[in-house]
Amino acid sequence: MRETPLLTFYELLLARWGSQGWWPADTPFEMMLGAILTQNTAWRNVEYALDRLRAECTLEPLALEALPQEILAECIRPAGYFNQKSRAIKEMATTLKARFNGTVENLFKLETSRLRQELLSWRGIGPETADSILLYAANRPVFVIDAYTRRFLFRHGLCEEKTSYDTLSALFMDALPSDPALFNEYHALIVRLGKEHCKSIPQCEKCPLALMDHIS
DNA sequence: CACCAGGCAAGTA
DNA sequence: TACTTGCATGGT
Repeated sequence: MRETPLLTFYELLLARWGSQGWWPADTPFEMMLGAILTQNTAWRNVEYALDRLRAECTLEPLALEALPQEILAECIRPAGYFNQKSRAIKEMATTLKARFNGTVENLFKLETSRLRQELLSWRGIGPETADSILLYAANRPVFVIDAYTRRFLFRHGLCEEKTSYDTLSALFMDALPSDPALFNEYHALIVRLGKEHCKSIPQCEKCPLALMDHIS
């Protein structure tokens, strides 16, 4: 493991706020739905969408496969981009039915890098959504990079503004023990830190200095 | 009123 | 490969 402050930052964050209880979902499939719905969208709106969808049908692959996309789109409207997201969800359900006997369990029999490739081949699933699913639904040791994480690294001088996704992911993976539970908490803690202390790049009124200055 | 929120795909050069 | 644009709602 390389020498970086990343492990120390994690220990400080965990000591300050404790376990964040991510991901907020009852099943792996529901987690996958949330991962698509929350793309560039506030989590509150995802909760509205999931509640409306739950009122329409059970949150299982075969139930959604059988639900007309127009109905699905109407249910998830509060989460925004509802045409694109309903298409992504429908295709996910169709693929699970056609190639994985309709269960996430069979999908998750794939080895991690194979599973990542598989998810990335699905419409509407890019690097962050794929890695979120790998970590929070399949419990694989993969670090998720999102807008908060980029901000966190940049403000601590650990990356440039345009450093690639895979480079940032490797930064964490090389600096930390390969532990899904640790990656899970760390990412959730970074999001909490970002939500509570900073809103914009590269600086904001609330946190003119590095993010960690607020809790160290 | 403008801006943002746990991104992605498709088009262009 | 590297940029740009469209997608869409609800909160502040």
